[in-house]
Amino acid sequence: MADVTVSQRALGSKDEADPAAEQIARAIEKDIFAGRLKPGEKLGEEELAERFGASRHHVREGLARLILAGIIVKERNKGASVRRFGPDELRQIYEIREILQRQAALRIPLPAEAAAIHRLTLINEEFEAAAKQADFRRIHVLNDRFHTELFGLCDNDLLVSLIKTYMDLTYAVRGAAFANPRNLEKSRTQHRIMIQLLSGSDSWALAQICVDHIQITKDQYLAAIGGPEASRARIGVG
Amino acid sequence: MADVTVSQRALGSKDEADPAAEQIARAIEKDIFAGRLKPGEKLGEEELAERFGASRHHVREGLARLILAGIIVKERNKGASVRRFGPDELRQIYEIREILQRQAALRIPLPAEAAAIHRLTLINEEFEAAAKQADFRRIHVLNDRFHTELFGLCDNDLLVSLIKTYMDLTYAVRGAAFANPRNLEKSRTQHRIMIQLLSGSDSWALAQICVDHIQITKDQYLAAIGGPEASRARIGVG
DNA sequence: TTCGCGCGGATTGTCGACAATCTTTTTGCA
DNA sequence: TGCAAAAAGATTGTCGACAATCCGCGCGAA
Repeated sequence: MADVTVSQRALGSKDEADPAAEQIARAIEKDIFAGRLKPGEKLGEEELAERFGASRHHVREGLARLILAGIIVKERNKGASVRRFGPDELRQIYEIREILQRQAALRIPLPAEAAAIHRLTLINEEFEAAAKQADFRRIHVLNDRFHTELFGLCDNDLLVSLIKTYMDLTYAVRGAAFANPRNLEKSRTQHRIMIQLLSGSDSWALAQICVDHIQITKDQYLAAIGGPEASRARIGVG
Repeated sequence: MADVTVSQRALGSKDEADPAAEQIARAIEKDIFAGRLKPGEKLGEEELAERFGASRHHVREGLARLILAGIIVKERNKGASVRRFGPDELRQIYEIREILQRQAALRIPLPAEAAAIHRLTLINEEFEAAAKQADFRRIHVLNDRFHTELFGLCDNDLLVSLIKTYMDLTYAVRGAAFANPRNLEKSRTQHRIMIQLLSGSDSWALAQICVDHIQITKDQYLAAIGGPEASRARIGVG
């Protein structure tokens, strides 16, 4: 309808301009999400250029995107490194995630149509299968797809993109969370409840569980790095 | 407290890396916000390089940031141009602004401390002075500062940055809105009410007026480009 | 006259090399 | 032996030139 497709990534409509840089950016993203690159780790330009068989120019371009996305940081003349989150930064990020996910959930028309529920059911079954096999790569992908599909039911693509951006920001964190079988089980259960709620008409319940859902990884990370703050993590607007 | 300063611009911590590119980006931003560059207008690289006395390389870098910020768009081999918003895109952007501003307002501790209220009062007085003189440049700057200061009272810098990012996205729109004296008067009045509410303890009223506040420019723009949709613009989560 | 084709100018994308800056090692002096 | 300063090495930042692509103009044929 509009003269330009709306919001491919967060808000920057990058289309598929500079595919090389985009490809490199995605690859680095993957490495970070998979835990192969840990927070604080250095990212040398030439090293990456060699690894991807691309010129340093494209590597720089790719890094620039990840910097703007907030996934990595760069100091002048000192190179790029995977971003390391402090407790306060993480608190802020999760607060934003809570806001966005709650509001997006509230905007999903209930009951949702059967086709959508079916799609989510299939994704979640795959998710559970991946969980059984402890296939962390697929777990991430499917978890991501589940939430994208779920929030995609609200009629605001830009909002969905924004949610995804902030989900990506915390992917490095979530790697550790999914390694814990108890958390994985909890995620699974909550996904199933979400699907059930889509058949009903209680938007508030759906919104609440979407918020509760991210507490798992939040508490996990705060406990890991912050220590005592984890118990103080009950803020929420109520 | 944290090991890295949090959230300078949206979420990308660009620090002051590459000052030339940043300067160029800001200058172009200004031109767009001031209405000197209209939506859809082409931005030639060499032309900009000459105007800023910089190399084309830095111009490209600056443009890249504005693209990621969503203010301009670029098609491969066809150059950059000021982003033109369709009715649906704008609806989505404003919905996000409503969400963010409402939630930020709800998180401002009330009553606010006297010093903060004093600062806002001063800014608004300047704003009103600029409005009297029809100094659109200062009107924009002061309106921006007012809202940054206001939302800055919630303890989530990242959220404030995010709000600012989406405010910037609609600056081109708002130029037209502020040209209308009636709208300007309405803005002024609402600012004063916001300041009053900061002394009280009714967070909901504050949140509501922060949402109402942006309806002015939203309706204006929709009426200008969309036509009949303007009346349908009453959504809100209720 | 009008439509299609091809050429030329202009603009953007890509690359390699050089300059600036930081880090590490080594060397010299106390 | 320990510390400081300087040089060597490595890494990032910047630039100019060349290649690829697109847009508009002119030419020719139906």
